[in-house]
Amino acid sequence: MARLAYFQGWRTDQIARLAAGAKQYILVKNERLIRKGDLLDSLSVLVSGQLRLCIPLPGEGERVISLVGPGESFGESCLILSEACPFDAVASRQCHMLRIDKRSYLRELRLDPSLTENTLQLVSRRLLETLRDTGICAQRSSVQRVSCYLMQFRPEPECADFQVRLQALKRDIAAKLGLTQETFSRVLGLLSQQGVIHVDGSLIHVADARKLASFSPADCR
Amino acid sequence: MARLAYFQGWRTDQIARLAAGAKQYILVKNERLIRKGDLLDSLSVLVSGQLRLCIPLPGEGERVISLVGPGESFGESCLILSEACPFDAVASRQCHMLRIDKRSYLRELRLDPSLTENTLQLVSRRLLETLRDTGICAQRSSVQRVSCYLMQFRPEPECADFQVRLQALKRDIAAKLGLTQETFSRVLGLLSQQGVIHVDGSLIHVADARKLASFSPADCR
DNA sequence: CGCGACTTTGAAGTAAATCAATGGGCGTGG
DNA sequence: CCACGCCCATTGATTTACTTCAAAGTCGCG
Repeated sequence: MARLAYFQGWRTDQIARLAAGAKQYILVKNERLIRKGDLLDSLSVLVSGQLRLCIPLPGEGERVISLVGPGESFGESCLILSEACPFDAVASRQCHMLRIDKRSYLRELRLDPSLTENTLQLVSRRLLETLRDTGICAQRSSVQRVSCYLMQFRPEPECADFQVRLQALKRDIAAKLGLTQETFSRVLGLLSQQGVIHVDGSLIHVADARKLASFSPADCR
Repeated sequence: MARLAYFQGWRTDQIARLAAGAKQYILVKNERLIRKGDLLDSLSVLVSGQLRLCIPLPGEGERVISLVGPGESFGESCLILSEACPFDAVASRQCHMLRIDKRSYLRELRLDPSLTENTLQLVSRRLLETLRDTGICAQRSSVQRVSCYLMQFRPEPECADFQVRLQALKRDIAAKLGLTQETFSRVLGLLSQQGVIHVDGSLIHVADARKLASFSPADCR
């Protein structure tokens, strides 16, 4: 546990106590760990694999809120407020999970102000990420959304040329952008055709970041 | 200051120290307090009036993220992380504001763990609100979005009949739902026509909550 | 080598944006 | 007290971009 990114900043005795109320388990691909509206009794930390947090839409389909990778967690805000979970959590592939008892988690938090501080930063970061995603999805056209999405991976402003490795299926990326996979695919095709990007599977080479930026609002980083 | 909702849970000496680094001022209607990308050097608390937090879209238009009312604040997460503000803040009408120096704010937070805890709850609540809004905006049709929006004001599950006072201009509500004001107006007209709601200016009477719910996913509360 | 999952491509349909003009309410000023 | 003007909301006509449905194409893996 101590090796997981999530527990950087925790003392070993704290981790040890958490471990007492922790369980490990495996999720098979497409297994649904949490349903929207569930009351959580534990914090989930991902050891390996990937899962998506998403909002189910009426009649097949979903909107992806977040893609969770190894060392990341989710559910803090629900535990802190004892509120129902506002999203589904689904394994995008086989996952190795850690489930930490709510009571133990909240107790450690209460006992050590510096952990509360860390968590405050974590939740703040997540809020800002969510707001950024909102900004992307609010873009009117599909080209603008994809452009914004890619531009956020630009390593530094004014960098003209960079690569992006899509960290999930295109289907899921599309659902995160509020698009269908068909539309996403077409946009990538269009941008390729114009020579702005080159697509090779899940690897996207942004060849002309200036031009790509011209499709999206100035304030996209 | 001590009367403001925001400072419930603060001790008088803490408030007094904050007051030392605080300024009051007035915003006229449509005045833009913050632009997306600004670095904040203070926490803003609203004494009276209303302002909207929104993301500017290319070529006129914006997406409203949040409507801030008296006693509410914004900007905590940016201050905590020293990140650029991801939204504009615009006065929807004349506002009486309080601006609290960043350094003083963070110092009080650091000195009193219970304040950190309060703030953690505040930011968590805001994250969950934002996710709920994301869920609403992710709905495919305009009727579903409006239905979800109205349903969240249902005082209790299974309540068949209730009223909603729109707390902002319909234009701004529409922008919060990711719709144009025209579409929003049309949807309200449609629902009125079907006898599901009655609209009287900014007062909306939901006459048949069951039927309204049938337009939106089951998990909308 | 063949199957299943993911993606791409094509054609058609539709819902919402856009453009434009009218209508209504409120405050201001005559 | 009435009249004008402004802002907001509504209504209508048109356009367009995205979704949807369908099928073919790729890729990786057993």
